[in-house]
Amino acid sequence: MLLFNSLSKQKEEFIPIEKNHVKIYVCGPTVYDDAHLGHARSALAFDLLRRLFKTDGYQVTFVKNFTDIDDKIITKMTESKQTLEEIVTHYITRYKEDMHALGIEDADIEPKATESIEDILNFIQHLEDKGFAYVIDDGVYFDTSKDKEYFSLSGRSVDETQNQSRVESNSQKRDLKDFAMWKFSKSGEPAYPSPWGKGRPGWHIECSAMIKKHLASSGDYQIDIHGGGADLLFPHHENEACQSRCESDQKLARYWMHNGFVQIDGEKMSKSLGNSFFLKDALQVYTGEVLRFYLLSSHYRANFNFNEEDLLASKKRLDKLYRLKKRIIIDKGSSVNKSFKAAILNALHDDLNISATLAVIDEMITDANEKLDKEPKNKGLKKEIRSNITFLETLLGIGTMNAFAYFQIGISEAEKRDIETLIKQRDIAKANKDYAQSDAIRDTLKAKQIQIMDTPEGTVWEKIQA
RNA sequence: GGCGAUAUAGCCAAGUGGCUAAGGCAGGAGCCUGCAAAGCUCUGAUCCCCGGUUCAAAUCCGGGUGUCGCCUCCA
Repeated sequence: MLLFNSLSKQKEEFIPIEKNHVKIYVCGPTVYDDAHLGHARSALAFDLLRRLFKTDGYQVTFVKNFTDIDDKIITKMTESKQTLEEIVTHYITRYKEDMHALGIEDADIEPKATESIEDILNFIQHLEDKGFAYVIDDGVYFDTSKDKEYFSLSGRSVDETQNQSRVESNSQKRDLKDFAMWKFSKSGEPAYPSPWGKGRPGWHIECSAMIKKHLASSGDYQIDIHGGGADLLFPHHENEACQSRCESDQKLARYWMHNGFVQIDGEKMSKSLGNSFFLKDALQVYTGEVLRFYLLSSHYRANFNFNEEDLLASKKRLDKLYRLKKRIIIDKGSSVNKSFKAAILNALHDDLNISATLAVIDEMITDANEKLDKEPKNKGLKKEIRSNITFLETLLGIGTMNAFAYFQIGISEAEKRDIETLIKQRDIAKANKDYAQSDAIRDTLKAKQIQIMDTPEGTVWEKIQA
């Protein structure tokens, strides 16, 4: 398998630290607000990676943290008059609900910063003992000048950040790029005791400490893959890598993977621009699977320009899979077509080439439809198609619904009865060759966004979504 | 200001030196159908511009232009 490593800026063959075992750590959200499309994109990228490794037979240990103590959460506390506990519990629950709706499973381990304070403090202590830390008025800082390999991940040069940053240097920091590992608390802020004074962890330290606690191997590298959004490459991941390298004399991760951003109308989606698109809002309009398929349908490293037109085009592509599924109502499959499976895996093994993967799927669908047109009763054929779809369900998390239910989402039971009644009336009219009447009924249904289709098995219907 | 991505048909999007440049959506024609829908078949691109390397470039190199991102909390 080839993976694009942000460290080397090229695709590299994946070689696990431990045979048949992959250790992945992905930076999770700071839980101070509902999850947006960007969170989903990142989660989906690594969900796909995780599923692929499992399909390949690896044991996967997948860790995703929740940052549950942070300046933004404190701001939220002030605004909402809620406790830290109330806020983070609420948003962690909400995050998981939204992710589950997209077919994203929980990580194997989901550490929280506030539950890792002891590990964080030990980590800082060790760095101080080794001479990498210094204390100033507002916290304990990492002295980046002591790390010769600083910038090795992001590929920046020392010079370029000097006096170029838009951030004003506030403090007694020895160097602009030094960063806080522990922030002293002001009165009223949540605080934990520490050898240096009451406070809270800096942003970067939790990941380093959690990886050490939950995943670290003992060799050259602590873990196989470290992932997150492209924005985290610098400074977040640079700082994590730096801390862990200096603390342990090991490298943090062998492969660094960064997903591209979701844009709305060509602009970055962000809080500060006020164009955040929350998953909960998108899920009001589209099913989780439709959103999953859409957000998964372009390469994880490319920026993703979210818009409704493309989403509907993507949904039509997913519809084709479900229409095929409707044609092969059958209990059990046989086995996946070998060349189909190989083509899918071959595409995904090339740094998750999802476009090539989807092309293989579309070709399978066309081929299957063609064969079913010729041999509608061929059971062996249906079993193989069934197996092929099951393979996709597990690997990609798509096609998992009942094929009829998929096309009838949002229709109440009462509406369904009405539709069925009209269809029966139309069947009678058709039998009597009263086509004026049967067409009138079809038009009535169409006006209600219901498309009917006559098949050898009888008349079926779908909700039109466009 | 510094750094880094990216530019492929109306739209989305693969493809990194060599047969006719994947696939999907939209559009057009046909088959099927009482008519539709679905499905199937057929149908579309000198790959941003200019130079260069090469027998051969969308693909490599140089320059230009556009778009986007990072350097600040961010997925």
